[in-house]
Amino acid sequence: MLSFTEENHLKAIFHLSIDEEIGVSTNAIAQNINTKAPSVTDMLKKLCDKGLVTYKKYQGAALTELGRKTALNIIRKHRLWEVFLVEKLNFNWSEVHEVAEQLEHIKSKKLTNELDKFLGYPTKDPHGDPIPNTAGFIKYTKKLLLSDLQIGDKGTFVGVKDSSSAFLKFLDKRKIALGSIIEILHIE
Amino acid sequence: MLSFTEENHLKAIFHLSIDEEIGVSTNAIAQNINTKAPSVTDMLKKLCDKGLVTYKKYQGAALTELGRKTALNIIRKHRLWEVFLVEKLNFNWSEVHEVAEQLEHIKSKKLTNELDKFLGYPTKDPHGDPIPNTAGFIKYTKKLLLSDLQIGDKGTFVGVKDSSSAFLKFLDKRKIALGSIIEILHIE
DNA sequence: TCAAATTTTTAGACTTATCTAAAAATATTT
DNA sequence: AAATATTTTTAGATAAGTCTAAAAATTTGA
Repeated sequence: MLSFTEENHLKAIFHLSIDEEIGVSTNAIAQNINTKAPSVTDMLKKLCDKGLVTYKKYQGAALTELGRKTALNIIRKHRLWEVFLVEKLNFNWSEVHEVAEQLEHIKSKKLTNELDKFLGYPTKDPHGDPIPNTAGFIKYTKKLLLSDLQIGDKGTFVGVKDSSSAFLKFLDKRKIALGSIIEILHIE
Repeated sequence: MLSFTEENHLKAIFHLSIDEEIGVSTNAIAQNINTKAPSVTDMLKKLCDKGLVTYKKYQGAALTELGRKTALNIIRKHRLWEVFLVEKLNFNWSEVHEVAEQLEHIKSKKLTNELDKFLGYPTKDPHGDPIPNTAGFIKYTKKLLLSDLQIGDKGTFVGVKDSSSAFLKFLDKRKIALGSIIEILHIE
């Protein structure tokens, strides 16, 4: 049974290794989960012993297949809870993270799978990020910037990178909200 | 911010002090939360320092008003989650406890109150135990044994004390299920 | 009431997760 | 390529929670 701290390290390594060829650095992990480098070094040794991470001194860390599965399961739970909070409990998009950080550590396979069913097997969380399935399979969807699209392109609006009020007003004026299916008709 | 361990001690003291005049004994607490007496002694000192418990060496412990409110808030969360698990996620009555033991420690007032609203402000958990409100007020309902009722008595069937299969069959045969409103017509 | 049994506390050890400061290794830059 | 800067690890300390064994206090009961 993994501790919260162990789970948080796995999650951090997962997020930091998106298209990274080399190992994730100790400092990067420390920064990501708000701790200090020596704590991370200790944890990497432990996770290595447990077969969740490959780690060699001064070379950074990477997830093993088991570690990856484990990380994806935590992310699955995090994102399912986010959907629950927004869709059923009137949370805002921006309030969910802190609570989901707690809920993601609840250990019960039945809970996760029943929650998934209850929510109608959602494929994306409220931020537009994909929800991994039980097997740890994740369906990536390319996220493109509105500004990079061409006339004729179609897609679903899943999030904002630029949250300036000017841009949010721009979206509002055109009735573009989260989940809107959009097609580029002309470029302004 | 209280740790899980601190919260579990408060809950244990609460449950063990139902109509207890004297302080709750160290051993009773230890047994209740599956730990050893010396650990409990240490924790009682700490909770006493924090103003959640009154404790004098060799005299057992009792909750202060603050401790009681805190314990009731944890129990509120526990019971709301139990309702959620049974009513929305197809858990059996008997499976909910372990998961609710985890969920009760999630810290978010908004989460608890929105969950309460989402569930339609239930007053009892699936075991028939009352759910405290935000203020820590709990509406006790006397629970009577079926065998102590008289002809003409009315009530709601909220749980079983005797879970022998013979008794469960007895209930089944008469279509008495959890939540059934019953009236004693004759005594067998 | 006082000796025996029980309960509770103290003392000391161990584990996990943290940190700071200093040493070691790696990277950078001139 | 040598000196400097950065990163990472080691060493050692601290805090929380746990345990066992032994000492102290309380309770029981003869």
